[in-house]
Amino acid sequence: MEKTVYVRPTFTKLPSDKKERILDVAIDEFSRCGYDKASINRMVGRLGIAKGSIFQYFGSKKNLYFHIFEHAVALVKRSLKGVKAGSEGEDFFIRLAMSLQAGIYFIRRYPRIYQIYLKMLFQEDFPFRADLLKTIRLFSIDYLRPIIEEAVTAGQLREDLDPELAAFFLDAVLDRFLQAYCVAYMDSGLGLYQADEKVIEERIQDCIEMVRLGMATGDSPPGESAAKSMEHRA
Amino acid sequence: MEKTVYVRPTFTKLPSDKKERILDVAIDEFSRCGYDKASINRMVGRLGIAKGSIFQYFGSKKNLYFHIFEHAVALVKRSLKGVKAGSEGEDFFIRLAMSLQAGIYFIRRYPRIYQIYLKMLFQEDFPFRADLLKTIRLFSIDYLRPIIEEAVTAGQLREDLDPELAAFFLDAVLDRFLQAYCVAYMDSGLGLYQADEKVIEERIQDCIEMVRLGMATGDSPPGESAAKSMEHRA
DNA sequence: CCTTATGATGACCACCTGGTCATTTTATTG
DNA sequence: CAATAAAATGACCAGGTGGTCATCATAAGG
Repeated sequence: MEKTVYVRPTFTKLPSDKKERILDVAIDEFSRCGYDKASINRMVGRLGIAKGSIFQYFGSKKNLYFHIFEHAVALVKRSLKGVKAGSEGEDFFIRLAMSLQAGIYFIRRYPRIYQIYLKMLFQEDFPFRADLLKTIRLFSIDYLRPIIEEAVTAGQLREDLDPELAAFFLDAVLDRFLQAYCVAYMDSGLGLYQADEKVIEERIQDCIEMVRLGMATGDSPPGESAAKSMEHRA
Repeated sequence: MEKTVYVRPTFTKLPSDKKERILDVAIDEFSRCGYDKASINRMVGRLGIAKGSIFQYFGSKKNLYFHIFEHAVALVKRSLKGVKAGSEGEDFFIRLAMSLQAGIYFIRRYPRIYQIYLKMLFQEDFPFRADLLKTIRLFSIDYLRPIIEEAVTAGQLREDLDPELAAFFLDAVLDRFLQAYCVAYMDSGLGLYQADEKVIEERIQDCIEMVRLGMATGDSPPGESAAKSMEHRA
């Protein structure tokens, strides 16, 4: 997926402001409608250029989409690299919170990129969806796992923790957090949808705390609860 | 959404085997292609009936979809009711495991239903998606929350646990588990995709255990770790 | 200034979509 | 059996799609 070029020289030679305008409109269309319902006619209508030009630039709708996707992946990678470097040496749960916060920042800056990702997630019939997903899902494998393993050796996480399971688990929670932030009705009434900075920050802390400590009462394994008489509050 | 009828008497009067065949093909088409790409032409082709008949039965593509969706929601509700009743009185984490296991069973029995749900999840432009999602997302609100609250009063969960947060959290993990089971590349290398009963059962236990105990070492709150010298193994 | 190469254009193509409806077939009733 | 009601049919419609390409405009080079 890396080496392939989805763009023709005719497009490359274009003045960069025109290139940006074209990509901007295309990203907007794809993020709003998803791949299938996105319309080239509508794009060229908004751009005020001829339909043929788009095909001269990209060859096909698919190539246009892939070019944008590649661009998006590059942005994500850069963002992740930034957080990883910027949180080096910190406590694991701090790093986690920073990663989640960075996800929110990313979505705030590039709202339409995440939409494009979500819209293709479950369209299996999608051409090359497997490749695209593999590329994007490096998150949990390339990003989270090393951090987890470091934290285990640093004694911040249980010694017997299964890194793969932990990566899956965190990926689930973090991804859903982002989904809840930018898609309605995914927040189980937590009020995450398009929430402002303050709320997000609090909820991130709450979530991370839950990841840290789990849900069970402090003392009791599976069996009967011995915490009945513990009536301390606050 | 409950009272509305998406089906015309002409369809109701049909012999039930024909009705089932039609719904079966329609469910298949929708689950494979999603709403937009699903083709009425293809359905009637496979069914060997006239296109007009479908519109005589349902009036529109949307109605056909809604009828199926309603059917699906009923199935889910029934399944949930079953687990809830069948796990009454059990320990919270047992109930959790049973719920997740029931989700897997459900997907095994009705693989295409879950696909239909996934395919509409992030298509915001979808007509009435809000209503459909509200109906389906009752899971975390109507199903999980009462169970959580019971468990808090029973002393199985932290006293200071925020039920809304817990519901969100569990919904995230459980839903992702199901997604990983039936969609490729969502399992972060855990091997959940179309895994067999044995693997699933183990992984459910692992996940629930992680929900129970969290990830941190047993003793240390945020600050420095005091577990460095604890070199017990296994 | 003319020639040649390159880019922009939009009419046009085949194809497919959801939906309609006059017509025919089948079932019901007197 | 005839008359009527109900259901099945598929040709047909308008509208949209991604994609093509002959034609025209512009730029480059001699």
